[in-house]
Amino acid sequence: MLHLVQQVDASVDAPEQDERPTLAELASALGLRERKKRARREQLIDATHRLVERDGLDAVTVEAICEAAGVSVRTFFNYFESKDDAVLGHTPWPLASEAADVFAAGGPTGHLLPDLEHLVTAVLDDPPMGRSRLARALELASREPRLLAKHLAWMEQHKGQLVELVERRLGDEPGHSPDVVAAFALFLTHVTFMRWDAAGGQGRAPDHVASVVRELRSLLTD
Amino acid sequence: MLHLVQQVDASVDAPEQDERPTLAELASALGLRERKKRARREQLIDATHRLVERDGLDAVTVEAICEAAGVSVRTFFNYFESKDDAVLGHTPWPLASEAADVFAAGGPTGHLLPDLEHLVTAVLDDPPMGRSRLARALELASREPRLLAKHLAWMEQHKGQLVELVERRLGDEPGHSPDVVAAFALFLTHVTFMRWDAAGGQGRAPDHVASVVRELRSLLTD
DNA sequence: GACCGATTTGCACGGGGTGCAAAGTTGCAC
DNA sequence: GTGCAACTTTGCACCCCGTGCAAATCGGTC
Repeated sequence: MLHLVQQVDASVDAPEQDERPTLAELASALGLRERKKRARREQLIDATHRLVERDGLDAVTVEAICEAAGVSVRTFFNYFESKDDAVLGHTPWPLASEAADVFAAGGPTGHLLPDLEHLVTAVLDDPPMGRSRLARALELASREPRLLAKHLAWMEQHKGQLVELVERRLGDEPGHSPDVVAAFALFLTHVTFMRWDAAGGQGRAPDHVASVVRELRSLLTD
Repeated sequence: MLHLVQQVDASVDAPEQDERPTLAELASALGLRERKKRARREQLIDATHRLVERDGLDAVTVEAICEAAGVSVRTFFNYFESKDDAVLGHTPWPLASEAADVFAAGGPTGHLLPDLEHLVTAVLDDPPMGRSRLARALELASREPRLLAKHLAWMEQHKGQLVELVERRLGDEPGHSPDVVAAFALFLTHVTFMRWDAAGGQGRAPDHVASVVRELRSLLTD
């Protein structure tokens, strides 16, 4: 089977050191089916990254990616809706998390801005994939306008949920318009992401939240 | 010629009342060639809007649009790079305007935030097409995620120029990081645009800038 | 090993988008 | 108005993206 060869190849080529579980128990507890599925997904993302980095998004065909990953084209589209999605590796956002509930309930500090920072931090701290893969995805996205578009659209897609969350938090007597607060939260997330990427994708993304907020505050109140 | 019939058709169907020049002199000064070109472009945008409004973006084929506009498919792609672009009618941004120079030079008030407001106002006041067409484009964009993505990407594309502009303004001793200021300007533009659209696309878009800034300030400093 | 459900694959197809060269228009000079 | 140069439109061939469908293959289980 070519698959196994390619699989090994991929993990050697781009070792991820930050899979949270790391326990062999979990790996086997998941079952071969699930493990294979995840492996294929990462394998496809890695192959896509490698080729796009080398040749550019438009010069890479899905066929080429599949050839590199040892998978049929049809299978590729079982995993991703489009070629672009394979670069970004987008996954539903964990907006329904514990941190979200805390925020909606008025916590953790009781002040809107710091609590927004906490929320953004929590979201950024729960990345949809390994850091190095994520960094590569953002790296490519900031080069290829079409990818950046997809990324922004993906964030914007969650705006509805975010507005809802803010409305829960603000209650009947807003004082702020939920639209603007939600848009600001997305903005904050985006800028922080870009900062993290510009800093080489090292360390935790949320480390940049505070400095971005500080800059914005001074801009708004100089 | 079917073209002429369709052309009349289009202008009756969607009368634009805010073409700035309006002078017959200018129209003829432009020459038949240029006038025809612009007419076709608007004709295609209008046909696209009509069909997409009725059937949705994905259900409308370029072929159908061209049939409705009385133009060959190949010609469509002489005017727009993609079907999506025909909805949005994007055009290079007038960032190299007088207002931009004033901003870069430190004016008009000498305070960064108000001057940013002026800049955004100037940009929003110089729309790439008639107001009603623009409103329809934004309307559709806020419904179709893919279009919103394109729109955001289009704005993001100008970030480079904007950063440069901010750098000119701030000089050697920034005090603010140009990246964040530029990103903020884009954000402000976007939110204001959405406000304007949500308000029905009536009146001048820049009328909403001040209130958005006020809200953001109170959010950042409560 | 035999069965069920999940996954992969090949195939056919429609639509988006481009390069090219032929045909048609426009602008201009005489 | 004739003729020419520049520009635009068009048809055509072509490649790639993405999907529906049904057959084959694989994983888990008894």
